[in-house]
Amino acid sequence: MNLDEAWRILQENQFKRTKNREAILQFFSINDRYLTALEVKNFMEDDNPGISFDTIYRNLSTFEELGILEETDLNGERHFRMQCNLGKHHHHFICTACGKTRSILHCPMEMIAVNLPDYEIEGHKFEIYGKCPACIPI
Amino acid sequence: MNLDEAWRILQENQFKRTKNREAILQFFSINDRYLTALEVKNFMEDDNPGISFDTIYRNLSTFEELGILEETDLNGERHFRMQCNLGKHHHHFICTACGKTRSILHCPMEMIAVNLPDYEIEGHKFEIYGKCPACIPI
DNA sequence: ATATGAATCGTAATGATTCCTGTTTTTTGG
DNA sequence: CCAAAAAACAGGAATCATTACGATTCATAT
Repeated sequence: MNLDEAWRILQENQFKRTKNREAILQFFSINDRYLTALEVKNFMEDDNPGISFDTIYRNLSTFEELGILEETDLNGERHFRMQCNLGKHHHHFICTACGKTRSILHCPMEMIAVNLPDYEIEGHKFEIYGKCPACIPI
Repeated sequence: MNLDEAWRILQENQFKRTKNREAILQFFSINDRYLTALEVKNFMEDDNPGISFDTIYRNLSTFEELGILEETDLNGERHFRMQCNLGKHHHHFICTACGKTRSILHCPMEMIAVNLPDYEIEGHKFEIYGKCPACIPI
């Protein structure tokens, strides 16, 4: 997902172009990993010292609903990252040191769903945690 | 995991047999699903109105570390359930209505790990959410 | 039965997230 | 360009889950 695409989606849904949204989207576009609301706030305070969590969470939720951001819970905290535009369903390896992710294209769900007739599947979560090559101590 | 086995593990690790621990373990042994600290507290207050969250969380964490309970985050809240004694690694389908679970024996990790050489895998989470047959409206 | 450390209680503190209200900003149309 | 309406925002209070802490009680080995 790039900035132009994000703004197109926002515009299509009648969301206004504000400084705060520009800052949030810019932050995610230059950080290809899961980020917390606090990290977003710290970044935004450079330009807007009075930014409130209300604004940040409201926009993060909006972006997630529009498919601009992806969200996941890590250690009980909400984390967000720019939506990957792989064009297909996928999962992530998440580095526990630097937070960077690596896409996992293989999804095991079809194989699993076969064994769950009579169940109504609403969703699933598949994440792998560890250290990426750059973060493994020599 | 049954009560005897849980007490054996606790004893082996020099943990004392207290009323609170008995109540907590009993609650999990009769509820085969993921439960929150609050649900545990509500149950325990029948016998012990003054039970504190400190006691509950401390014991839940202890039980988890000893492998007596399994833990997962659902909607940013810690949930616990009695450790399944299937003898082998597995995952869960979790009903979003009643909380009951169904074990998924197939684990996709071996297949995935092959595609992640140079990565140091520490863990993974694979959960499926939906409605179990009993909770699907007719 | 008693000593000792573990476990607990009661409550306060914390941290993430949400809610509320009045104000500001963006957009739109005259 | 200017004004009105709606959306977005700031600031702070409130909430919720969880953790921390000092004082007290309890479990168990001797």
